[in-house]
Amino acid sequence: MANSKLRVRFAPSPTGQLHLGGARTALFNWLFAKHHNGSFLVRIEDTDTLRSKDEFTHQICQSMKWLGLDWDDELIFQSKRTELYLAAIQSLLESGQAYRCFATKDELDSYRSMDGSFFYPEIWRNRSENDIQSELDKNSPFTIRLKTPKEGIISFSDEIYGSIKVDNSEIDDFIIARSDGSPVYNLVVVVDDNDMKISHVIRGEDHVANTLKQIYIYDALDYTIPVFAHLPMILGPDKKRLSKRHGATGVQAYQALGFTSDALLNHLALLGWNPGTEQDIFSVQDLIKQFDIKRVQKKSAVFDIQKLHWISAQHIMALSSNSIYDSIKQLNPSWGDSYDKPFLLSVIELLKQRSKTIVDFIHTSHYFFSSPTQFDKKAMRKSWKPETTTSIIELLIIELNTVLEWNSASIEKSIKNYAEKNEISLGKIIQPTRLAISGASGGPSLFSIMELIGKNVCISRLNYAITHFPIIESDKNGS
RNA sequence: GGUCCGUUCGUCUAGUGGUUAGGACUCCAGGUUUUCAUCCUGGCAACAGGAGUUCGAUUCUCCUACGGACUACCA
Repeated sequence: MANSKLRVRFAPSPTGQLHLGGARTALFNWLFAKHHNGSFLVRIEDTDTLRSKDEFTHQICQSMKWLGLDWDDELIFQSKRTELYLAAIQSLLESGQAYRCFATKDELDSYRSMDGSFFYPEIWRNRSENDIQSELDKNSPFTIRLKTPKEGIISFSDEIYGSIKVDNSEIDDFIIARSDGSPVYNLVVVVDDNDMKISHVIRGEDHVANTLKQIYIYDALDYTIPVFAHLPMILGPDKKRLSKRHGATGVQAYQALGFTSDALLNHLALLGWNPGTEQDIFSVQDLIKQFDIKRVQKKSAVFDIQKLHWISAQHIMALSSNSIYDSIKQLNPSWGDSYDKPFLLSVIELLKQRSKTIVDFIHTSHYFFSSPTQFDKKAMRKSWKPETTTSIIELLIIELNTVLEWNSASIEKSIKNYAEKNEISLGKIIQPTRLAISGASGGPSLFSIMELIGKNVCISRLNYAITHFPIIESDKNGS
């Protein structure tokens, strides 16, 4: 039965594109919601007017759609909800749980450098009405700070980390409204999560300190405190938090690299979570069915591109040629343009087992569409001996010309017959033929390639090789 | 500096008061294959260190070390 009360949200700030860490946070929220039949909302945290950009909001949404992380309801923009925050701040001020602080930034800096502490010296925490009024009369700018408790401890129970406790004295009277009156992150988040009736706040581990502060606000505003779950970080190979320094970190980059969204999701899910079985390839449905926030790791995980490649290859092998076709076309609409779909599906079928990404199909399929222009030099030197190979291939062409029904079985039969008849080892025929036809030393079954590209094309490529290969070879020697 | 969090093969991880500490990726060696890839078989490789509790600790406790996060009128 639907659990209509369970509501989670993903709250990116549009100051950059969706990166891997954000994508995983979104994924875990989404999986949690789907698993429990709850709601998954997206809120754009654009209160930093300087750094927030619409184009990033757009990019983030695009990436989420590509990943298939669909959200419920309309997008919520914090920048459009200012009255809500201002009302909360006002009530905090009126109830005496927040106060005006007229200290300037420079003033605070000098305090901090004086005693080397990082704390707010509480200079305006307990001022007389007169002091405050006189600054107000002077029109002095002020921030608004939360009057936080200083005795005892604050604690909460995290779904992943367990109980987290900190001394109240450790936490500053932090700012909830800037001197221009605008509300600050910690306040805004609490007001929104409350207003949106968020039941579970699932976010990165970098937020645990914020959670403590936010709990003060929940208490001061008399809101119900949601359940918190903090996700471990995703690290780069240097064990530092994943960032631009590590190169491709945006979801879009992985899309461009040719990973399918399911493969990326699979890998992201395994970064910090596993079902306790030995399964490592998951469909999205598998993930939804098996996801359990209690099994999320406490330890941060290093992102491993090699494993992603392997997972991707596994997904591709399991995919239908038709859906691979769609993915290729999405990435490169002009791929195999002048060929009909059944032909392209056959190409995909042949390449499927040796492709780790969608771009691999694009990169390794040229010779199905046009004659190779590049030939593997090393392979040529190894398998094309002008003295013997040329005549072998000449005779092979004659042999192939007699093949009436052009399919891989008959081609194979014909070539094997020819080899046997003339006591030539198969390799001496097949390797140069493969090189002439595909330009490479490896690839799918030669007979299948030949069937697909057709008799005439095969023979013309072989003819080209006979006349050009020795020259190419001597060119190479000469240079 | 302070606070919080973490520490099992290089990486992702399973796991238990008594196990030959399991799997996956990578890498290496074989096999299969016309080639490449797949696939199969095998191999390398880990409980950060020190105390304590205990008959027995990788597992429980404490300390140390190391790593990370946070410590803004950013979010």
